[in-house]
Amino acid sequence: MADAKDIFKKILEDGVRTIAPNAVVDVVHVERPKNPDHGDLSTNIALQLSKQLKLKPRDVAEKLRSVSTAALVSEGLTTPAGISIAGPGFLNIKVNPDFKVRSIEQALREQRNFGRGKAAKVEKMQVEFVSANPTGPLHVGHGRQAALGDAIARLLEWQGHAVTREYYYNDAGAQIDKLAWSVQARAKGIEPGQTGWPEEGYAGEYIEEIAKEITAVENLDAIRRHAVAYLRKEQDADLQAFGVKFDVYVLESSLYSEGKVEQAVKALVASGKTYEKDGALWLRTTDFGDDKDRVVRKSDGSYTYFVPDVAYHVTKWRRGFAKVINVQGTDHHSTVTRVRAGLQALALGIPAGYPDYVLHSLVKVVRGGAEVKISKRAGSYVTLRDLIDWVGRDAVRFFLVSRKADSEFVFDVDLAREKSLENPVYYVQYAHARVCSVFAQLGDARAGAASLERLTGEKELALASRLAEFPEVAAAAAQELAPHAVAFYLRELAAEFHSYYNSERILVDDEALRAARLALCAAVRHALANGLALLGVSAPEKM
RNA sequence: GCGCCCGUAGCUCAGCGGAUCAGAGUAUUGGCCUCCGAAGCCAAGGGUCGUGGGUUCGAAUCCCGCCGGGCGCGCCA
Repeated sequence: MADAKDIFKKILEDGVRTIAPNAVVDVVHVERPKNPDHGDLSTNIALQLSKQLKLKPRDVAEKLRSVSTAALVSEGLTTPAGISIAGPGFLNIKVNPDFKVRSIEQALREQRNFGRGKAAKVEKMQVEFVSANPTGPLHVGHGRQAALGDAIARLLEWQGHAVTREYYYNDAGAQIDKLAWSVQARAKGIEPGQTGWPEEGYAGEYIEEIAKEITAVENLDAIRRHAVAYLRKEQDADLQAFGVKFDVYVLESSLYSEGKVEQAVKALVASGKTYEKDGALWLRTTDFGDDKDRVVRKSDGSYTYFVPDVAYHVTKWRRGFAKVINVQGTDHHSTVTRVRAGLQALALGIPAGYPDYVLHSLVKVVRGGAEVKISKRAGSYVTLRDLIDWVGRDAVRFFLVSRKADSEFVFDVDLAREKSLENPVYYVQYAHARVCSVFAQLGDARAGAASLERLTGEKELALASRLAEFPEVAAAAAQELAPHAVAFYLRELAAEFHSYYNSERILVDDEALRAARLALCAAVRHALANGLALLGVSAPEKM
């Protein structure tokens, strides 16, 4: 069922074609004005057309009104009196109450699927995120990636796509060697900074824990395997505590062992885009927008990380992912151009913008008014586990996802710990619990058949209208890869519910009215629960 | 120096394919529980949207310069 906004839009588009068959209009913008004096739906199309038609905006609006009124009324959307022209030429309409209330019926019918989108074409998509190397516990930046990546995956699934969550890590590089040396040194009783401690070794407490389990101090290979396994297990446990699961793990070493790296190099050479210089093999990435060309094979014969990166993305393409989203910190932004350039050089028919990236700024953790930079366990950084321990999984998830990815984010631990008014997570969850408690109080009393036309109050109609926005908010958030839009929507929905709840009694004696109000409450509950689920946050029935 | 991102209320941040876009939360102040959960509601004060230009009938939003902040600029990953 198309909602009021879509219908309004379509009628306007027809209207534009009638009054101005030759006008060039990309889209008719319809918005929901914040100011109720401006009606429920509004468009500025007359202002946009006025120049092309060489008419005053208000005159254009008049024409549009005269050709559209019949359709708007016959669709039941509004009444002739509900259509107005305001300001410089806005066309505003007031939506009929019985139309507003349709979102309630929809929510009650669809329940857990309320808000779900129906993609025109179901596509295979992949979100790669976290992808931390097993050299230490996950830090807060990984936490932001986990929260973002999982929410984005959920949003895409919600639109009907087949989404794979993938984790890529390097289990064999120089960083891993450093890890092994650090553990070995520790096992020999050498402390960070002392003679014999590896340069840029890992100094966190976890190194000591791993070292304690080491028996054969001289077997570096065994130490490496043990340390990697240990940290992988710890990272998995952290992610599990965070409620994030992955479908596929890819090891960088497998790209070498399966010959994918060799193949990529051969293909790059075959593309004619490479050249030899200073004993190294270079790729002309500048042909694809990079600042400078990149080394493919170093003069010592080994490959730069750039090659496995490209080889890895070729496998993504070959596995049939039409859309691939990589969630990373902004410190990786230089790889965006590089990876895309590498893929373009191969001329495999991969689109120029493949893969997509969502880059997030780093998270600053503040506690007690001061920045927290270290943790005992990891040494030089705050861990995701720290955050979960301090404020709980739901608060961490909601906080980390409630800001635009590219804005720097100050995570105020004290604020997130606050189980009260200042904490937006509890605000939304509380609204959900409140609805549930109303139903809990109902006991044996039957809700009865709902006659939604009994909902006539300004606040309940506003709430119903807000409900109708949920599907489009979710769709837009998926389109923009921007879960924060859902977080903001949920706060607004919760606020309107709290406001309504305080002004009207739900369980009134009038049975029909009570049933109608309960229907509204149940619908709100579905929107809150579904929205929270999109962010990976629980919707408790009691708090 | 070059590239990308960011600069909106005391604080944390939405809005940024132009108009109906000066917003939310928090903090401050004052109200609301004999009544479905006060983890809530209602109200007030608070901003030249970093700055200077430009485009436009109209700019927080688009373009350019400048200032301030973040990140990147390895034959490291």
